Amino acid sequence: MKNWQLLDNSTMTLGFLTNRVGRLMSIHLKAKLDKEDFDMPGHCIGILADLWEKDGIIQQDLAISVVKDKATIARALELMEKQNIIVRIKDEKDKRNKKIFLTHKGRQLQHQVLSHGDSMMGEIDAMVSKEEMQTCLAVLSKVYYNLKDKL
Amino acid sequence: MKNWQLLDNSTMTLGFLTNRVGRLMSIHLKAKLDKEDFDMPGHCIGILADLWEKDGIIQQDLAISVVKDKATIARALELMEKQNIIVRIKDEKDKRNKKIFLTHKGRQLQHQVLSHGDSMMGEIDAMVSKEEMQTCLAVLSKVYYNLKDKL
DNA sequence: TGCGTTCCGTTGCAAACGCAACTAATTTCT
DNA sequence: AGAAATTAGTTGCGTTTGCAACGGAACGCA
Repeated sequence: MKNWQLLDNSTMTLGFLTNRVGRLMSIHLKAKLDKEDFDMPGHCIGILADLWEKDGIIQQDLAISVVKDKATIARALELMEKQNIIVRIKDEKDKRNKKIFLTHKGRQLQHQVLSHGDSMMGEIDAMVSKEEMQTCLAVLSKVYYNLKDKL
Repeated sequence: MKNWQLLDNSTMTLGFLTNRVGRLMSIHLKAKLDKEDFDMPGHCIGILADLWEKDGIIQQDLAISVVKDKATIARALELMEKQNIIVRIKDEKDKRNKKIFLTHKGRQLQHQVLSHGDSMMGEIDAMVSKEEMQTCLAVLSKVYYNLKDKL
């Protein structure tokens, strides 16, 4: 339980914890979605998270934001386009770019995914206060934006 | 920057953030280790983190702790044994189990990895107070142990 | 204008992963 | 004690991933 405290290096601890918690939350979310018919591979959800905020983003920016290789993103988007979740439109201003837009179906998935997040939330904030969670998210955000810029 | 706040569901945000921060920290750590000669694949470091605390653990418990499939763990350990980082010793009390022990070389790697964590730490706690980091780690620990039990 | 550089997206390939099926060892139940 | 159920570890297979190499498009500077 507090074995983590034995590691005096909190950055190292943060690294291991975020990796494990990230995998755990993905597993739990996927399990909830599998109970319904959710016709999309789980590894695409991270991409959707970005599109829900900024529609029209290009693949390269998506790769940086999601922290995955641009090839991985390209293949995931190819899959999502086949399933009519997104469309890829060539930018006529700069023909190197492809802008990504959600379809109606893609926007509908947001409600479905977020509702499952709510149910997981219920289990979690029984043990963590709102202020603590807020602080945790703030710290993670700072680390996220800082390390992302240093790539 | 505060686009994350737009998502009113903080659990969902926590899920995406932990995944991304986890990947970012792995990438940065790996980059630092690559500059030296670190003769071990990066995906094994998460396993080492556990062994530094509890030597003699069996593979199955390692899989639960690291949040990876037991087959994945088995293959990683096979690799680590070939590189003389760990040894796998059959438990004579319960012959189904194999206990994992660090070799001298395995324990040496700890210092090397932790020192790089320190340097990453320097960059991070310039922007996050000790109390905030402590709160963040406490929240992640609670989520970790809670979700792990529900698998 | 032209050449070199940089940037975005795609493809090939090998590494890492999870799932399912299997073997062997132990525990549980009758 | 013996059969059934459970548990740990291994192996096969398809999926997901990152890295490197490539091609087309845009930019910079002479």
